[in-house]
Amino acid sequence: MQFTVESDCQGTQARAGVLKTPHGEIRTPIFMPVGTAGSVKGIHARDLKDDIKAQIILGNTYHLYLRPGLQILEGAGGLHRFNGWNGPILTDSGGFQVFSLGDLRKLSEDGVKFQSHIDGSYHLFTPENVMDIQRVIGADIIMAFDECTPGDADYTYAKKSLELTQRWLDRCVRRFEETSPKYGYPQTLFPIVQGASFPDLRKKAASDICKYDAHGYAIGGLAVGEPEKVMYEMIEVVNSELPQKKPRYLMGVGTPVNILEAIDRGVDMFDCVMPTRNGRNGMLFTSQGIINIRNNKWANDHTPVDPNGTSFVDHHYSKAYLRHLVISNEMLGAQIASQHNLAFYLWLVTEARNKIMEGTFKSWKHETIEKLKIRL
RNA sequence: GUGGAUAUAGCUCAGUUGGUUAGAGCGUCGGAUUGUGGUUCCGAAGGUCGCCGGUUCGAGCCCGGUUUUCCACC
Repeated sequence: MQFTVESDCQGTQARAGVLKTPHGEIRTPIFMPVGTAGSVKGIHARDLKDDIKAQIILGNTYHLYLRPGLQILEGAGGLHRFNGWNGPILTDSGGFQVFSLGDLRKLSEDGVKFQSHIDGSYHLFTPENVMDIQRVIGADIIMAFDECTPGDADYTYAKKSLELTQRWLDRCVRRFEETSPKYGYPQTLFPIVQGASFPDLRKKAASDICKYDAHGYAIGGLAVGEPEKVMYEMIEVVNSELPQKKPRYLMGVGTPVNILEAIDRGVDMFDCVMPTRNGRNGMLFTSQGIINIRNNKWANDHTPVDPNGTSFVDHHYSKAYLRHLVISNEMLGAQIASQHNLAFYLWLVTEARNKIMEGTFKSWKHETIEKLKIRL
């Protein structure tokens, strides 16, 4: 895996780069659609590639392990073959589920015992078997097993949690190095910086993590309840420590505005469920502002979903029709909204990349953010 | 025409032996959602309880009349 920074931009930490993976090149900054259970909900691989222009998608270790399970994934020859997406894939380790499934897991030094949300059965996830599982899934980029610390954690807990994540990282790296990829192409492991909302913890975590010569580094445990200002501050602290020449992945973030602000602070990679989840609930992100398509005011608006949009759905369907579908809980409504939002997110990061290369990112960011905040 | 039933929020309906500011679901309006336990969650607006009169300290509820709709019979 190789990362090249192609262009810096004056007055900002933003950079444009290219990340080479076994399944293709990724031009950064990039947004990665989330496909937790091996599917970006409601979106075909063809639309993901040709219409949305996704360059890499996510999968999730915890969810894929529970369903369909390792035997089937290995039988298929890995997730790429199984789900028909032959571009790059990144898998999250299940660390976020340590946070989001707080009531269904027990944390210990060894790992996390989850109670399956599907059938109630118990499963122990350790740094070691999480590496093994991700070998079976076969993602190009795999993530270290961490504890995603809640945003409101106090200092004592945050420090303890960070130290656990750091010990787990050692174990992840050791196991990763002891094992080999299963499908004839290399995988790479990204460590994750934690430290909650405390600059000193974040700074130390970022600096400590540099001892691993990874192909990329992730910033985790943000957008989990802390104020946005704090999130931006943490990104700045961490990125001041992380190596310039490696990609930086801000996990789980965020709104279009969050993404532009983080790009400005030197982040290269993003993922978030927002375009798909919020899309399913009727929220559309556009270059002109945010639309709640459920609102009655669109009932008779027969203009295109997004006249400035890059997706097929933006021009082929009207707002009135999309509203009807979403309100009627027709599955096509969720599909169109997801496809629109993902295409918009990909447009946003591609445009950011172009502006970085042109050297006009900063002013473009300011103008764009003003529009993105508007509620139509 | 006779008999019976019915009438409560935009819609479909609850509402105890009469007892404080009459509820629900859906719809409407607004908000939330950040490494996906989400056909999700939260909030708001909206009713002179068909109308008129009576009984009662007090009526959505009891009584009389009237109107509406439905059913049965002639």
